Amino acid sequence: MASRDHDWFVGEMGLAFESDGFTRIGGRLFGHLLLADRPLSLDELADALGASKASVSTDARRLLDKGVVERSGRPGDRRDYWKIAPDFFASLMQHRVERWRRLDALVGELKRRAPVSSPAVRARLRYMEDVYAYIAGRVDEALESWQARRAVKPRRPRAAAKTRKRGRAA
Amino acid sequence: MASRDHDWFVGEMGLAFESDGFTRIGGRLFGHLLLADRPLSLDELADALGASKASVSTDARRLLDKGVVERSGRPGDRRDYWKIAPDFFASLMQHRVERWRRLDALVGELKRRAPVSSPAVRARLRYMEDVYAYIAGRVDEALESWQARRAVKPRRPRAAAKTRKRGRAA
DNA sequence: CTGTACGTTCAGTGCATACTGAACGCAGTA
DNA sequence: TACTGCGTTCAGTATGCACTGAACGTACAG
Repeated sequence: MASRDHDWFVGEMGLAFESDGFTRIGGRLFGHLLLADRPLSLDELADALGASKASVSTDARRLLDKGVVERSGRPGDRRDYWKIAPDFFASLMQHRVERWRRLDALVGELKRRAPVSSPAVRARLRYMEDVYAYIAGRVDEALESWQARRAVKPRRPRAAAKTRKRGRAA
Repeated sequence: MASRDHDWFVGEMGLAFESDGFTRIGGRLFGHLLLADRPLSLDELADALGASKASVSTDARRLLDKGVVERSGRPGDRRDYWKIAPDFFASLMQHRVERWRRLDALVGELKRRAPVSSPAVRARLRYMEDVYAYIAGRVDEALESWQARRAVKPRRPRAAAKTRKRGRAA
C-alpha cells in the first residue's frame, strides 16, 4: 500500500469530489477506503491521508449521512472502523436526484406563491416539473432493477439514516 | 416583474446552484432566464441581477458550454440575447453522468497502472464499473424516451457545442 | 479618421469555508 | 480518585475563488 499509484488515485478522487460539492479530504477519504481491504480506524485514516483527526471525523460523518461510508465497531475495541458502503453508488445517485427535487420544489413553491402570467414561462415551468417527475421515476426504477439484478446479500431497506448523535460529547 | 416572489425564486436558484458546483450568479442567471418571457441581453441581465457585466458574461458562457442556456442574435442588433435552452434539464443530466464517468475512468486508469491484489477491493472496483455502465445506460435510455415522448419541435441532434471563440477580442 | 456600443479579459479584493490544533466530554481501567 | 484512549467540537487561520472595475479589442456609424 501507499504506492505511487495508490496516492495518485486518492489524490484524483480528492479533486473529483472537491469539484462536486464535497471536500477534498472527504474525497480522499472515499478513495482511500475504496482501496482498503479492511475497515480502518479514524487514526489510521488521518495518518494515511495526512490530515487532522478533526477533518477526517467531520468528513467521515458527512459521508455517513449520505450513505457513502459505514461505521462499525469491534467487541473489546472502543474505536470506530470505517468502510465503504456496499451500495455507495446508489446512495450518491439518490443524493443527486434529491438535489433536483429541490429545484422542482422551488418551482412548485413559486407557482403556489404567484401564478405565472406569461404562457411561455408557464410552459417552461411545466416542462421542468414534468421532466423531473419522469426522469426521477426512471432513475428509481433503474436503481431498483440494479439492486434486484445483482441480488447478492439480501440488503435491508435502509432505515432512514439520520445523523444519530452519539452518547459521547453531547 | 421584479416582484417579491420573483426575487425570492431567483435568489433561491442562486443558492441551489451554488451548492451544486456552479456560481451563485450563474444560478441567479438561470433563475431569471427561467422566468423571462423573452431573450435578454447581457446588460439587461447584469442590471436585473445586480451583478457586473463581467460576471454575467463569464457565467453565461459557462452555462452555454453546459447546454443550459442559448445565445441568439437579432438582425440589425449587435447584442447577444440569452435564453434558457429548451432541453436544459437533459443537458444538466448528461453533465451529471459525465461527472460519474470521470470516477469510472479513474478506476479504469488505476487498474491499468497497477493490478489490485486484494480480492475484496477488486470486487469493489468491479462493482463500481458495472453499476456505472448499467445506470449510465439506463439514464441515456430515459432521456431518449423522454425526448421522443414530448416530441414537440423536431430538435436537431445538437452538434457538439464546444466553446467557439468569437471573432471579437481573440 | 473619431466616436460609440458591444463583449471579453485581466488584475485585484473580499468573502466563504476547508482545515487545523487544542480543548473538551465520555468511557473504561486501575 | 486519577489516567489513558477515543471521538467531537470550537475558535482561529489561510487558501481558493467568486466577483468587480477598468482596460481592451472589435465592429459599425458618421
